[in-house]
Amino acid sequence: MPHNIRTILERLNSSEYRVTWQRWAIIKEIVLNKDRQLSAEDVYNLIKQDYPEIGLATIYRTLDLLTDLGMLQRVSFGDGKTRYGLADGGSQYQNHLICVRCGAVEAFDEAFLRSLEEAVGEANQFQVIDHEVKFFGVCKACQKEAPARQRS
Amino acid sequence: MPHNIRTILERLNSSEYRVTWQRWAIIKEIVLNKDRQLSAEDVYNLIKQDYPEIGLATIYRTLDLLTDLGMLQRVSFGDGKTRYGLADGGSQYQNHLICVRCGAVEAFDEAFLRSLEEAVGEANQFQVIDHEVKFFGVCKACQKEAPARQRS
DNA sequence: GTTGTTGCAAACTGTTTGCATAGTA
DNA sequence: TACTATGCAAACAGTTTGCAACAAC
Repeated sequence: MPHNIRTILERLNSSEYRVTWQRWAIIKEIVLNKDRQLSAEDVYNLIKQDYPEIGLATIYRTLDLLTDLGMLQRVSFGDGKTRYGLADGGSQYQNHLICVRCGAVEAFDEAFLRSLEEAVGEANQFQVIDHEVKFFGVCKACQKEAPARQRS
Repeated sequence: MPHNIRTILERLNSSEYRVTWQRWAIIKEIVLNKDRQLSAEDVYNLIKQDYPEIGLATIYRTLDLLTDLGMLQRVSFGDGKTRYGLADGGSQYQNHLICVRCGAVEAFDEAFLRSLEEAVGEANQFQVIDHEVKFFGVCKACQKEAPARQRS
């Protein structure tokens, strides 16, 4: 279920919503940076390079819209900013390795989580719909720079 | 490694920091509500009942201090507020089941996660220090109220 | 007495909203 | 044309900070 620019615009088009160049530009940046999870301001700055007239409020409104339509999903890393990534059917973008040294964020495959989700749901009589898993630690690059210590 | 009021105050006392009634009160509320994860404002409102003179800024400063000292840890549920819970050695309070209907939050045992942490760390050459796992879904109580549907 | 801590108010940051204007279908 | 979407500025919510008064050790 690949989410490219075309599929998203088609879906927008077939709804009651309109396709504007602003929405096009926002979707473009999200797709081009699908490995990164952009914040509203990230998107704003990227687009302003080419179209200085765009407004921050438009970014927020469009990001909300695309999230409501199920094309994006919100992620937060606890830094006070909401970030957005392609929803992409499954939720592989909800699984993160976050480096506590350099702040790098990478995704990991969620195959690991299938059985966990089931086991936890059963044990707690909780009907699981979605998950969000973050592992904090030291990434490969930072491990090389200095011997790793436990959190100070 | 139980964190009760006494141990925390002792640790504060043996540091360069001072023990004030404000800090005492804040720690008391956190410990009394250790099953709940309070936000700064939650703590503020609780304490104001008994001591209306306390200031919100003090709450924030103390919560930051206790977090830096490793006694508390920050948690966020994506609602824009930072919440705090006892760090308590391990991190069982970082595992949450969040009901998307009523907003209830409960913790689940982390025994499930030990092997997952190892496997993911190894597969990605990432040295895991801590984790934060959230399952979103429908809690037992809400399942009774109405037949469960997928997220609308 | 010295130095850390507090309350208050002002400042900040990320996000939302009202409104007149502009653009899409 | 009809109605949605935009940009701007003001409004908001949560959090941080400067500072003079105050309290712990």
